[in-house]
Amino acid sequence: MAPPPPPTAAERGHEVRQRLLRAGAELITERGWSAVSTRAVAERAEVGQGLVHYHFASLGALLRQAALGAVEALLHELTVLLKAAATPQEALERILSTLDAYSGTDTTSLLFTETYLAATRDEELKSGLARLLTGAREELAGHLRVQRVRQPQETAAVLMAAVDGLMLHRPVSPSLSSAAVGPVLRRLLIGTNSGGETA
Amino acid sequence: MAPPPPPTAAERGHEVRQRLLRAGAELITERGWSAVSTRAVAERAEVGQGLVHYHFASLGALLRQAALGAVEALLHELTVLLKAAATPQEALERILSTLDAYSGTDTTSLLFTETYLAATRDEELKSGLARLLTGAREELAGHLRVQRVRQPQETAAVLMAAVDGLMLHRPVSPSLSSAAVGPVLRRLLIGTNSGGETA
DNA sequence: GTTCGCCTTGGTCAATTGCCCAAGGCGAAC
DNA sequence: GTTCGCCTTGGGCAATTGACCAAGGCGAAC
Repeated sequence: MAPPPPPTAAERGHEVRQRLLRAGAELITERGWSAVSTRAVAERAEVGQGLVHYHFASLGALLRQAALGAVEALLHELTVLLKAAATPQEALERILSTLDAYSGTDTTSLLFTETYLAATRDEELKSGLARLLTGAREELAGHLRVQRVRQPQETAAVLMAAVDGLMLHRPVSPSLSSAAVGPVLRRLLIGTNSGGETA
Repeated sequence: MAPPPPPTAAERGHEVRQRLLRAGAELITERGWSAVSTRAVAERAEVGQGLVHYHFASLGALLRQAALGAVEALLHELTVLLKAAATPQEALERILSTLDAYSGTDTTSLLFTETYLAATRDEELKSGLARLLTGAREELAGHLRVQRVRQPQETAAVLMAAVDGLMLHRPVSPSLSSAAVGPVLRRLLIGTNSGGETA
């Protein structure tokens, strides 16, 4: 086999930027948004602390980009999962299974909440997050609409909020397994247009 | 009228402690849990900075007590509101009206989320929060059970998580008014034991 | 008036913070 | 070999941090 060509300086730089973003996302969930320091990010990424401000305008810019990137990746993953579902019940099953996977102490579930809170105090972050969430919500709403769930827009919004809320409550209330809350959440999807109720 | 007696030193101390706690709760929502400093709390409470560590063992202890106190007060307020409701629908109406009142930029709604996140990293805070929430959830579940809602425990948990999630999403998605999500949330309460569905 | 207990102040310390910068490394182009 | 561009390092700075402390205020008890 031919040995891989040595990476150029620009390629190495790009790789370091990715490491910094990943380290930033990890530390946001571990310590909380406002407790992440430049030196901690650099150490986690195993680079000198000066690199943070070489690759990013500020620590805030790094955290913004790290958080939005992680949120976008997870939303994309969920959307793909959703597209393969035939019924709204099956879609819910898939969403709930991810709820079990993210136990509340993992890397990604707390990141959502941290990003929501940080968006309250950062206009740029708020608009970026709103863009991502609107896209995901419309994707989910379209899915629900095709399957004749009533008020698809509002149902999608409530469903996403409920899942986020459950993720938030889980570490404090470990009884919130998908098996426990699944039957209740399923009520959100009953009463389709093809069903009995018309009001 | 008799002039009020001058407060004793102990009474003044107690009043200062209350001011510090209120300042701490305010600053948690404004800046985020880990961005609250002793000097900021002291300045907001209009006392010298040394008083913080005179009245509290540490800044963390102050924030814990401030957050748990605020959460307890709000949960108590909601519980009282709930007791006056005759039907689960009316109870939901009352909960939703509080959702409109707390717009997401107010003092108390973000405090819940901040406390949840901080509890992830503070065992003492977690157990205190779990105690308060279990009490409130059982209160709500009992209310739902009397009114023949199925799976009252799980429904109460999902309802509380959904409300918290909606509060969290609201600043980013201003369309989440109670009028928009109310009809959807109401589905969580349909299908009582006295209703038609039996499965 | 003196003593006592509690509260209150502002100064101080070591540690940490975000950000900046001079200096150097290193492969590519020529 | 030299130059160039990009990446990388570690030190340094001013500001802020949590915590501690000596000193003083002040009403109550005696």
